[in-house]
Amino acid sequence: MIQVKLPDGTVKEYADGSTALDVAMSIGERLAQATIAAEVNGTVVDAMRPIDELAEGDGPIELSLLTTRDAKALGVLRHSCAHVMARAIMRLFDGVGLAFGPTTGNGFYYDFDLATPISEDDFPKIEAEMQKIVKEAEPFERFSMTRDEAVTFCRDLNQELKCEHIETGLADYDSLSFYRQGEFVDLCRGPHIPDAGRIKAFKVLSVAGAYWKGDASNRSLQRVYGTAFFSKDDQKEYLAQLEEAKRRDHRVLGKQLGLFNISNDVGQGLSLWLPKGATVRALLEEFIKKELMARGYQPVYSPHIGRVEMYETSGHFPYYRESQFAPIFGHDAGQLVDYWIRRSQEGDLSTEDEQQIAHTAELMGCGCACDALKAPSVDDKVNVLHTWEKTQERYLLKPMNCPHHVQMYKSQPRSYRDLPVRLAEFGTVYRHEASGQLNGLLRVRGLTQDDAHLFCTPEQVEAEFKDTLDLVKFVLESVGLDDYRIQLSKRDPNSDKYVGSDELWDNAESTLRRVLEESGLNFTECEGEAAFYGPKADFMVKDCIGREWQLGTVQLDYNLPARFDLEYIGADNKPHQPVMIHRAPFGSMERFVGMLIEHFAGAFPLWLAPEQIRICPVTDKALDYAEKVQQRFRREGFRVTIDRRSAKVNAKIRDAQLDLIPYMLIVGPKDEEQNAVSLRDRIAKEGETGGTDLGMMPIDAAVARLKEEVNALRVRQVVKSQFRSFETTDDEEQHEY
RNA sequence: GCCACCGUAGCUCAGUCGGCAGAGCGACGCUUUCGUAAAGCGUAGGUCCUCGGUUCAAGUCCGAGCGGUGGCUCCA
Repeated sequence: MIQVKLPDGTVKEYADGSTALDVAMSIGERLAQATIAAEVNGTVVDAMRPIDELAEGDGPIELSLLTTRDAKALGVLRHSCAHVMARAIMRLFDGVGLAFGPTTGNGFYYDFDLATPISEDDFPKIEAEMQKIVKEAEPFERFSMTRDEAVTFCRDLNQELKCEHIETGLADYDSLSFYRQGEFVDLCRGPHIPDAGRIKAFKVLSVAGAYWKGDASNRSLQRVYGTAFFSKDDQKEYLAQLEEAKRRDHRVLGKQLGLFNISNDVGQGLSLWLPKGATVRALLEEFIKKELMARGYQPVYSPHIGRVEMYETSGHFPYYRESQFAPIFGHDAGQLVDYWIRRSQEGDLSTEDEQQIAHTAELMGCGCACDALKAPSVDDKVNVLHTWEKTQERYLLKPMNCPHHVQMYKSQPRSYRDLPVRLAEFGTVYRHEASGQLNGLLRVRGLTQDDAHLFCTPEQVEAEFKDTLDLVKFVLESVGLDDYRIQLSKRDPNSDKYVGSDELWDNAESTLRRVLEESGLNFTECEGEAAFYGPKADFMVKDCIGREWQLGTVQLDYNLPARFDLEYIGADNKPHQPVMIHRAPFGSMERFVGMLIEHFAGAFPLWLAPEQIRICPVTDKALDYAEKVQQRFRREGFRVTIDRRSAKVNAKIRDAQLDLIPYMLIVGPKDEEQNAVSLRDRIAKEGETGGTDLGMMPIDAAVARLKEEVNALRVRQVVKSQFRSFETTDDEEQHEY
């Protein structure tokens, strides 16, 4: 007999080998029907699995039944649905290799190694096959075998990737579990739903490429995404919310509201800020400039290009070469010589090709080409070419502002009394992001950071870091962005991409952690996400469909000061090295405004709205008075337009409402008589839709009311997205499947 | 960059089997002069992404390129 303790505290006895389903049945048949899985001693397991397999010690086994109402059960359902999809695809295609098939926040995917491309056109037949499997409602049966047996078993099934995974990823496990459903068998940790009939709604959503184990050097797989629910209504609701979420996409709203434009005629990833978008940006810049002045920052400006040597010193070049625009060479042959150097270093240049390159370089006026060709070794050749290169001018479109600011720090001797020095600039940088990464304003190739670099003594680091964190928080709060996550991005101790000693890194990381802890902010730590020069505290925000993006960042840097030999004279009259803090509260203006558009669903608060007020004359006869009202509001500093169409006032109101204008002024003869306006608020009263008629009031009263709202930077409404994406389980867990 | 899909009027989109290029909204004109979410009528607007191929004939079929979307990888 086994003792089972239920969540309400009661302890009952059951026969050995009883399953959660048996327990459910003993309580009631309807409960048994609703039971999807169980949680035994805190682990989610199959409802059909004997409970005593999971007993720990002598005490009663803690059991809670997971029914269709539990979020954890939904995860189990979706993973089982991934198996159903894989089974369907194996029936429809030959030679399907199975990789991983985990759940995600909103559904599941399964990766397949399959030569035939799966396209969206295949979805209906995949879904039809899945429907058959669901209808058959066969059970998921669990069984285990030893590692050796498992490898042989998978090899017999022609499941190479599973074999590889057993031998590498699962090397620590002696016994491995499999699940069988009809003819389909898969290495899988589980758990699963009792039978496929529990899947009441599912949909194959998309197909994409993915790399085996997430490594771009591995073979590429086809990843098919889908989702599943316990009821058709739930799925319908989810899909509707997803559609709704896409309507607040900043690219859609940016076009609709005339905020920005990205045109191929200008270039991929190069944004054009149209007047309305530029107004939002300018207001944000003005807002933060004021705050920076108050916090002791000094404005600086730097050019858009800088010598390559400077970025070699900083380490940005050639480390990030692949994601930078090619250098600008002062000499015609510069690019060619550069290419020659790289190919020589790679060692795959044929003699014939090299002679051709040398000849062309010579022709273009590169005096060293002959010498380089005659050099006895690759090193010597590269040396000759490098020496020549360095006598030529080479510029880089700046990928970061820090080297420029470092040079400003260096432009004069510094005393400890001068520190901290805080240099701030809206610095525009250019990065050659791979084309597949570009995404509206959220990922662009030319971006402006609200950047600043703080140079301080080691003793000042904590206070300065704390102040910058406070600044980022202040900035986000002022626009009502409270749904963010803070991530402490640390180095990956097993990687060599970072500069500086382990001691410096440990020191920097623990300083960041300490200040974050002291500030009482919630944060998670993440290895391998640091910048190459130092750890960061990143502020992460989700876009309309739940993808996470980094906005604000505060970075601690002991390395660039060393690389550039920065110093200040201390109280001891000896030189010391300052510490640098890089920080950008918005991150970039592009990404921040992009996120802000989605945050507000295009409906900016009054202080940020590009068009704050629209005057809607009741008839053309009221146009003259409308002009007078516009003049007055303009003089008071408002951005105000007049709808001059001869349409009915209802139509004008409707359009202003759809254009998300915060306030409308309805003006007609009645208003003119009393030197008044009729104010309409875009925001509806609680529980109503549409806007609110605030009634007729003297112009002065309307001006005062709106001025107060602007000056307070009031955020009256953030249209909450109905769409929620769920946290995904971490990778390690996913790969257990 | 990789995989899949997509590219038609300013916007959103339809276009069947290869056979005259379409709708709604917007813009413009005329009529209407209206008080809190859409007045009526009319007009203009096209390199069907680009280049090449197949064909009597290509928006439609084929190839290449450019661009976009979703995902992967990357992200100073």
